[in-house]
Amino acid sequence: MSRAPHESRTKFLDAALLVIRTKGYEASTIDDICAGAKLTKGSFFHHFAGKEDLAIAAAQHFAEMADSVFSNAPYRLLADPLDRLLGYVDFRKAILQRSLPEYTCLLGTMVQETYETHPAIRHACDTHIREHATMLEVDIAAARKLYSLGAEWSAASLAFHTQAVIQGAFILAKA
Amino acid sequence: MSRAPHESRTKFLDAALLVIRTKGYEASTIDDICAGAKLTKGSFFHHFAGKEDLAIAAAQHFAEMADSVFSNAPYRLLADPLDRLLGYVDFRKAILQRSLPEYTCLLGTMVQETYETHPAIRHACDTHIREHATMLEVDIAAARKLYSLGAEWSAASLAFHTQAVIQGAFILAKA
DNA sequence: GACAACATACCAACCAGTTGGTATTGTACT
DNA sequence: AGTACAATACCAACTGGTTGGTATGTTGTC
Repeated sequence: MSRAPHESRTKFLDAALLVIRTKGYEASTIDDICAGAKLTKGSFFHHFAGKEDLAIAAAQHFAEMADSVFSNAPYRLLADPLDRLLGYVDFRKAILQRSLPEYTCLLGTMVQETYETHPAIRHACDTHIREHATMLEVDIAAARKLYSLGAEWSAASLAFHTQAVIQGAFILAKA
Repeated sequence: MSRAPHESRTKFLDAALLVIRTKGYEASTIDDICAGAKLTKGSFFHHFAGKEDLAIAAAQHFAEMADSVFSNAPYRLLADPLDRLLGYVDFRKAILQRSLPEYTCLLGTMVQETYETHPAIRHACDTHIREHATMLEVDIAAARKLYSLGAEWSAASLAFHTQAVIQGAFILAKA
């Protein structure tokens, strides 16, 4: 948790994002990521304790990037919470124009492979997915209050459902 | 495509289902699967050309098992197609009582890791997911005709949406 | 010169796939 | 039925290449 996130460290994380999102966690070798970052293993092990450490750091890096992208998206400025929700969906649709490894979710990809074998990674993915869902949940709760909708569903459950649809869509897109 | 699917071959496939669904494709070693099937590598390479061949065979094996489970489920006997659809959802909910590697979808798990690196596996997963979706699509189309619903959505798109929700739910469950 | 940042060379463990051989089963002929 | 032969099913030991990780530098900067 150093205050100055060194440039090389960021290079490793960016490379990890790309490689892991295309090949998955286990198939991604440290050498792959070094090659992607155009640095060597010596440097890698200077910045990270090991592969698992990198994965957790990459998960956080991904979450921070995603958070900043969605926080700064134009739709965020809309006053009505329902408009913000619809804006969220439209925004996600717009992102889909890019290539698969660019819009795919690192967290969903990694947790599939590691949920049993690497509890620490699983936990990190879980935390960050929840964070993102909470962002949605706030708007959903506000929209429901504003339009005084019935209570057949909870804001939290709809937020999770939204995430499920997105994650599932990524899988179908890959297939 | 031998006429007699030898018992040992089935043992390997069953072991592969369990191991791959818990650890993912890349992390599953051939030795793991041999241990699970209580057979040796020699036998393995007698029945399969290699790891990729096993994966494709396992995908088909999984699809066949799933197909038989859903085809023989009691809800299939319902006359109304809408009832069958609701029955499908209830049936899926019932399956969720079991442990994660028992209800998780092998196809979704594998395609995540292999969509770029192993086109043959990707293709097999794609085919079998589509097959399953088609089963749903038939009922959806029939239900829509019976209740003469509007055309804002197509039967195929709703079928795919259903699969997306299910696949996504598996990911969230793992996290 | 001390320390962070990076590089090179290396190692032990592991893993997909091979080899060479042994049971087991089927089958053809007498 | 019983023997000879062949194909199938299976096994234990090995191999060559890969991978995560380490040991040992070298360079730049305060």
